[in-house]
Amino acid sequence: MENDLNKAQEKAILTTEGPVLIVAGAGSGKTRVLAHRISHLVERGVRPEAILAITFTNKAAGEMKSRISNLLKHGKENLRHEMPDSAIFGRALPWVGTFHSLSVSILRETGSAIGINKHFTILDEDDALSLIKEALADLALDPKQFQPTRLRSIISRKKNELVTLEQFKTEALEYFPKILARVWAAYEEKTQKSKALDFDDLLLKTVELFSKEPRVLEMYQERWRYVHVDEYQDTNLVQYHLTKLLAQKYGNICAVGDIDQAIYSWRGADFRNIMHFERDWPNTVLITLEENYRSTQLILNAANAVIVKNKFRVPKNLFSQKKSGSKISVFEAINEEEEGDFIAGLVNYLHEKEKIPLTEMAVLYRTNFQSRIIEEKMIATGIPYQVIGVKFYERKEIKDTLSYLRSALNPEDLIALKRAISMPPRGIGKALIIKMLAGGNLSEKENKKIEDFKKLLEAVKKDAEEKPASEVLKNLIKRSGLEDYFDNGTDEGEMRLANIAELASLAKRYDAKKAPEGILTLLEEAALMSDQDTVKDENSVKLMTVHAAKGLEFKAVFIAGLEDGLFPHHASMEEEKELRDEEERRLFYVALTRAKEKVYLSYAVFRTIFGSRQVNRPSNFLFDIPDELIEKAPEKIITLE
DNA sequence: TGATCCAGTTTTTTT
DNA sequence: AACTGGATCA
Repeated sequence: MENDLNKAQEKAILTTEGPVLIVAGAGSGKTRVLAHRISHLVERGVRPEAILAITFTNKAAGEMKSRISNLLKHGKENLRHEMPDSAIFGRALPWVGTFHSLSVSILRETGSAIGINKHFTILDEDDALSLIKEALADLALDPKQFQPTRLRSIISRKKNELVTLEQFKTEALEYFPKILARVWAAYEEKTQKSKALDFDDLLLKTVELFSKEPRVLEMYQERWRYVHVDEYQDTNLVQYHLTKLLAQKYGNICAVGDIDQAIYSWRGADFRNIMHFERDWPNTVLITLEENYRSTQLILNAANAVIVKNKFRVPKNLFSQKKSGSKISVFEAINEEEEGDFIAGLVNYLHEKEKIPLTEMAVLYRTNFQSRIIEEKMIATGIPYQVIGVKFYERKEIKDTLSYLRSALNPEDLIALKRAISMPPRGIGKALIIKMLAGGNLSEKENKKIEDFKKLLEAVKKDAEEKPASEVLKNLIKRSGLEDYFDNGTDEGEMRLANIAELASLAKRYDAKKAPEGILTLLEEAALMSDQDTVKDENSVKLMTVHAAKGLEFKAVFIAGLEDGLFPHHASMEEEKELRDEEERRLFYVALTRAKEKVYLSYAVFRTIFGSRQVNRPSNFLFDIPDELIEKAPEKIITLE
């Protein structure tokens, strides 16, 4: 065992049998502990394939995998480093991934037992919303009266609460629930017709599979005898059941989490799952990691002072060996412009004068719209930056391109078909699509148009089954007419074309896979990509929401927009105000604990929202931090001599 | 069918 | 202030 582990960490690594709950404070080295624990299991003779680890993002999964394989390669107790790489990589690694990717692989493997098509496609939020809109249109309901996003989010919440459509129907007695039940039913029908599953279905169907087919469940229980779940405080009811089912037989479950960092309740996550762990799993060994290896003690003091105000928590006090450190800077800006100038100016200063690499700095904010002005100021100052949150795979032109692949490989995916057929425009409009799907009589002209499109899809399919992924895409871009369509001389067209070209080059990552696995993997990863998975490993400052920053760390962290109403956010706070208030505070706690050395807080007195100017008071969170930990940021923006 | 224009809405966080 | 969706017209 390495000697630079503390007592608690060591215990977490060595307690391999039975239920273990690791309460891991921010920056307490939990990723490291998990990786060591897993490699320790392997060193004790457990087959790697018998270990399962569920992470919050694909990025975290990737890091976990590489840490584990490094540990196995360089482990002290064995002399593997003298073995060729192939001896290490030739052997299987533990299965590491997110709940969603785990569900996908289970459903592809054994989902047919409950009637799931092996080649189902995954609906992203956009696709799901389109189906809701279609459903509304079919039912002749007014989308203004019944907002599609609202209906979609209620359906999603119900699914996460394990409420089935049938159950909901019987409970729906009043006007609105009855309408909702009809929309839900229509949505469900459309999803099934396309052989598709939405994000919630992925998890839900896996639980259904396990409940209805005990033998399938048992197979997975036998396969994964050691189950690990990270970020357990942010699991929802379905994920909770999934975990429980998988680990039930052998009881080797290791959950890692921190109530203070629970920030996804609005998405159905329930931190009571972690609070009830010891009740669910008798004889749980509880381990608390309180030593923080990330931040200075001063930053932790501030963070502790903030979080201690929460009622729903288990007391915990983070401490660090890094005793000295800079105070937390607070800057009052007159408006968001000045705030942006302050941030960009200081990033520049820290980079040039204090030699802090740009990759070690991040600007965090509560809501995405705040990124625009900061982005502008970064451009004006000439600082390389990356905004996390504008997802590459969600861009229209990328979705259009991918829809050809989806449609070619799964002809029943109507959502993709409709997308592909109308982009670029080829004289096939709404009316003709309906006629075609209904099998009506077509004129010669119409028939030709449709036959041409079918031939195109067949060519794409043939490509996908024979050629490397990047080549499939290159051909597709030409043959579909997308290239000609976007090559129209406008800046926008140029940008979209560049994005599509980028997609083809990204696809090279999958070229090594045998066709059509490469394309299939590309489609799958595109659908399950998280914000963090898009973080580029380049020399740039990262701009992102606090949610997106979960699990990350930086030397210097800017937290912008600390205004009452914005952070804490007051929108739709009327229900369960106290709970939401506490979640906002946890969010601020997460933001503070991302920082290793420096924290800069800022707020604007005037802020323009919806094109109108608002006057804001500073956030109450600012007053939760003891005065002696705070200093005023310089009035004038630091200029370089 | 598809481009263009106008009105109305949006911004909480996302796998 | 920007983006969307719907209506209108070629």
